[in-house]
Amino acid sequence: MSRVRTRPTRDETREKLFEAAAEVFEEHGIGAASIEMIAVAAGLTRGAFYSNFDDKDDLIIAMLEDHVERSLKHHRDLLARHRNLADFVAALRTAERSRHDPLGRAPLLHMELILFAARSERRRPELAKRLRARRALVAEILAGVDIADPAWASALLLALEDGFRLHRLIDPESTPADSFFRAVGELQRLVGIKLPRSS
Amino acid sequence: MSRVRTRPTRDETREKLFEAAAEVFEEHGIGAASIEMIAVAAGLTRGAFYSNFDDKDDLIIAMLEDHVERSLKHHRDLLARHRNLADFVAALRTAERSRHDPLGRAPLLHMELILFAARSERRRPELAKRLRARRALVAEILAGVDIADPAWASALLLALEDGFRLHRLIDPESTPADSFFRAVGELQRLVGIKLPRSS
DNA sequence: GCAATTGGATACAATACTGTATCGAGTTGC
DNA sequence: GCAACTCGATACAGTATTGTATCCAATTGC
Repeated sequence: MSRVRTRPTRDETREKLFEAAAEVFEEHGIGAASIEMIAVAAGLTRGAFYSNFDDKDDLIIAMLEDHVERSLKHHRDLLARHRNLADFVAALRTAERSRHDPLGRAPLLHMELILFAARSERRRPELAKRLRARRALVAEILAGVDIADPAWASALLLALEDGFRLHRLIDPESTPADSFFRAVGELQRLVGIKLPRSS
Repeated sequence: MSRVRTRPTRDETREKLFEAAAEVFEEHGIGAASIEMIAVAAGLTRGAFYSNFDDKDDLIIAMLEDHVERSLKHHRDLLARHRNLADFVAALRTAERSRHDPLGRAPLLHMELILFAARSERRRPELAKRLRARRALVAEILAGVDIADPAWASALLLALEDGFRLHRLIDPESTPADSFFRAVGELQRLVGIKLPRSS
């Protein structure tokens, strides 16, 4: 075997295409993105693309699976490290949305993906899985707290979070970045949560 | 002048194109929609389209303006008719999201439009205007109620609403249609709102 | 009513995009 | 170290999409 690898591995190429696709989708939207744009953004040609994926749909589904997998893992780690509400909220606040996951970074892309998934019965379950995992995580944390229905509270919190994220997309000026956390703080006070001892 | 009009007016044609575009965008997404698709869906040819709009961007901006205008009007009417919280929530629950506005109907299209607007500095203000109007409306209603910061509560409520709407797109099974209203009811109880006399 | 104008259809040229087939350099198995 | 294989580049054919130019019927002004 040669000392230095001159040809990139398959995984490296796929990763490059993921990254490039994320950028292009973020900027132009999924529908308006052409295979060529993605390939060029990755510093490759369409040949490389078609050698790795059947078509745009195939690429996105692969991205989605990859994203959901990482996301679940990320959530499990987070749960393992912060087993109470205060810690968890603090962790969320600083969490730089898993920088290693191209799909986890950009809110625009995130929404784009949701629309893409929502449009097809076939690919929706993948994102639904992730939504349920997020809810389960929050519910699990909420379970250690004196609250009536953790599952429902969890769904509510995540809706609130994504809602603010959406509004921030539309009008950042009028919706500050910490809106969600402010709301969480107030809700906490409102229901008079007694935080469990910190780990 | 002839008794029966055989050629449609300009406004009729534009309206038909709006409707058709809304359908096509809803189904395929803005980026993936071609001018031809839209024209055909409207029962016209591309000639008619180009006679009315410069390009897709121009069409969407016109739709957006039209939508925002109707939306503001709709909100003003709603406010005039239901001047207290209970009435307003009830009205919202039944409001068939202004059936005359192609953009007001479909949640997928709604999100699609948000992404489109968010992507361009130039067209974002139009949607931001609408978001602020929605908030102002709710805040105004909330003002008649014993609540600390109506503006903020209003932003929170709308974030919650749109968040649930988003999650319903991803996973309708696990997020019932009345999630938002359930949440509103619980929040009402939580803050112990005293409803003002009904109108 | 008739001339000027308008609105949409049709025809056309140019470009963009897709997907396949083929080639050659790089890599791996033995 | 060589034969088989793999991966990405290049070339190509077919199709889709765009935008313009032109034409004709419907409408409007006078």
